[in-house]
Amino acid sequence: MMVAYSPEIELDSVDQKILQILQNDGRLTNAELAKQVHLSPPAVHARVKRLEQKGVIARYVALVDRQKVGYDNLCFVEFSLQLHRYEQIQNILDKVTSWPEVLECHNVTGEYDYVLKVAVKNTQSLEHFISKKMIPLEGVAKVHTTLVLKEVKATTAINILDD
Amino acid sequence: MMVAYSPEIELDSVDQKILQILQNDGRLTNAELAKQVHLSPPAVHARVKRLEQKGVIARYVALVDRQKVGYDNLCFVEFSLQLHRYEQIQNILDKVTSWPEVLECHNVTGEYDYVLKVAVKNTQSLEHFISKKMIPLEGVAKVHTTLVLKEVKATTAINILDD
DNA sequence: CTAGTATGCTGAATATCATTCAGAATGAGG
DNA sequence: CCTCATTCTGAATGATATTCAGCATACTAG
Repeated sequence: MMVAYSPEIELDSVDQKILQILQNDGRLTNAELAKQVHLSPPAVHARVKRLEQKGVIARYVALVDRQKVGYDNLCFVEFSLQLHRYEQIQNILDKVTSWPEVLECHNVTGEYDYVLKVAVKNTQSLEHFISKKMIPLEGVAKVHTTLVLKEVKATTAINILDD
Repeated sequence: MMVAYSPEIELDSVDQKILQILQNDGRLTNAELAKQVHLSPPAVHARVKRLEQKGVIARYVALVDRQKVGYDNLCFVEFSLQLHRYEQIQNILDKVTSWPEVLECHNVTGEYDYVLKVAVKNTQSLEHFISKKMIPLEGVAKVHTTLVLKEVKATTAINILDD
């Protein structure tokens, strides 16, 4: 069965399986992938290239163990904007997204306007981030920080298969 | 200069550069990587293998464009536990982390005990997740959902280089 | 029903790349 | 100054991706 999610992109069950597998091992060899989906290597290769070209596979990345490189400290930083400063949004977002400690920035509903996922080395660097980077931002009203005590689950893989 | 973050793991500036590069392109060829860090392919290969073996590089993954596969809807679901149900924590976490729509689960400080990052297809599936999966969990007190209106930045790459 | 066309497959051939290895260079410690 | 450990390089090898010709299948139009 074909499933068209987004316009122009149809994924059959083999495509779905390929995505499911590559989301868990982005470096699996083409031959091994072919074996798992019961196709020949060239057939799988063509499908993977198509998925890359269509942007379904956005990119391949190596995931680094944060703790092993000293970025043990994860937190969520929420902030909202001053009502009369909405023309500065882009300016603020440009700055915020340029900071390497900011892994994610989401515009959200609720009490705050934005949520950041931030990785820092320790409490000192977090304090520095909040007081020297966040607070001085022109147009920011409230800032609220939530510390992550334990990362219970962390995956980048979304469920592609039909439910 | 050598930097020892975690015990037994030292990363020189070449290792750091390798990590920086592979975090942005996990499928870069060894030869190309070698060129970028000004070393021979075998030398780089040995370093990458060492980083993998030490667990600094945890894994390689393909990142899928959520919108292109119909999982447009991202949200944060916070919940806290009933005080007298703390013995059920593991039970709850086992269930929560087994659900494929839950990408992340963090134990956090603040008003709620846990924050989930959840990817669903649409409002219906979010409603289903909240009312049919979260609410029925024995021992869960409060549940609060924040919708992501726009993903402004999303990276998995942490800044390895010294600051 | 059938010719024509498009799509997607396979297996063999080729090209690219990872991986191994021997030997050379470098730096630290005695 | 010598020795050992580390890490490098370049050449050789092996594994893998990639290309291609030919074949099967399904769909379309007459």
